[in-house]
Amino acid sequence: MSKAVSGRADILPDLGEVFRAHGYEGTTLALITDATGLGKGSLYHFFPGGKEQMAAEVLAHIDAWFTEHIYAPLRDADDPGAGIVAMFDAVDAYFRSGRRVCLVGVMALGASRDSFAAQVKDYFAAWIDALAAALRRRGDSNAMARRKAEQTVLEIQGALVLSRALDDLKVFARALAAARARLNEKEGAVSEG
Amino acid sequence: MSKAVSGRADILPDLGEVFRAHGYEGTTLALITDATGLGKGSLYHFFPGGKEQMAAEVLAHIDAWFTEHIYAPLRDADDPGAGIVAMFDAVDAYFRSGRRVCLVGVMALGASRDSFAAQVKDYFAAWIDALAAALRRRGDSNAMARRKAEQTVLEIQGALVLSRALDDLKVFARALAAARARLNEKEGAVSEG
DNA sequence: GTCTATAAAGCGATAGAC
DNA sequence: GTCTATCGCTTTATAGAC
Repeated sequence: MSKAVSGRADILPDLGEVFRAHGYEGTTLALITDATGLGKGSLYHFFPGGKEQMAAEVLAHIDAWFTEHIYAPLRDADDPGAGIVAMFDAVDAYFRSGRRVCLVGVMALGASRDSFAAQVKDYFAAWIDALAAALRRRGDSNAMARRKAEQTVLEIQGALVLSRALDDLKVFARALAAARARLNEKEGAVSEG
Repeated sequence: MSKAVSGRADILPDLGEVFRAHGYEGTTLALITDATGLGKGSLYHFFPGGKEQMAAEVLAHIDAWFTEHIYAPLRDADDPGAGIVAMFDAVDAYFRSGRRVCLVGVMALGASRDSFAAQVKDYFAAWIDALAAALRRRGDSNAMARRKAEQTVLEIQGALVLSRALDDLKVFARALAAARARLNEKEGAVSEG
């Protein structure tokens, strides 16, 4: 599919879909050309660092999206509960109810993790921090907030894996609904470890 | 590292570690030669179907291991609770407390899933079925058993992703302990979805 | 069964015309 | 900025000697 793009930032979403679908190693310049309509000349003009730079910028783009649409509301919303509700809605929309996979999770599992370890780590650490901050503001202790936040992010990742493995979107829907409900309970929603 | 191997079944574990570490697309015959000590001649003698056959046989080998060490005890142990305890011990040992990644999960996320979709699906479906059977035998309703089983498998996968992303084995340990404890509770351990 | 040699294709990346 | 042509290398896979 070819597409009229003007700036290089415009192609980052398309680029992201290619990496998402094929992984870092599985992504080739030919696939990127197919998805973006840009030849090698243009691609190397925009990204002199080649494939590695493309992936790094895609990860940065994703991180910026999550910061704006998920982490910031979790931290800054007047009502922390509203930030949490907004997070689940945004997660469901972003991952298309389980149709879309988490590129950062894919990178974390693959060998490419070594090259992007810092970005992968920061993404998940920031997510857990932001969610824990909201839970703390809502009344949880520091330790309890962190435990619940870690468990919630973990479940979202597991839901994406299992939903795709079983080819069953209902798995993702159930897991997201369960995590949402659990965060609305008052006590000990996440068992001791 | 070279290694004296006689039969082709002997190299499946080494082969599995290569796929685990590099993913399907990232695995090359050169890497396999390094890990097994076998040249292309031997590799194609054992696996005429090449890389795809190697991956398929590795997945079958993993499935056989889980069937014997995890699914069978869950289904057949006199005490279903003992089968569940044994499952968590085996999972912790198999994934080396989070150091090792789940190859089937890696395959599920990647583009290679298309080629191995049936094997990936069967692995997770069998796991959930076996765990649900144990929970049912222990007194849970059919629906509750299935919900808890799905949630538990999902959390193990999520723990592997997050533990590796954060490069923190304690994440895996906490998640496994929490899932273990939750299955020992009597009521509503998994929230409604 | 294992080796070396090699084929044929695809890879990331570069150069230079326009 | 985009194109074509091309380099140098790696890839999967095969052939044939031993």
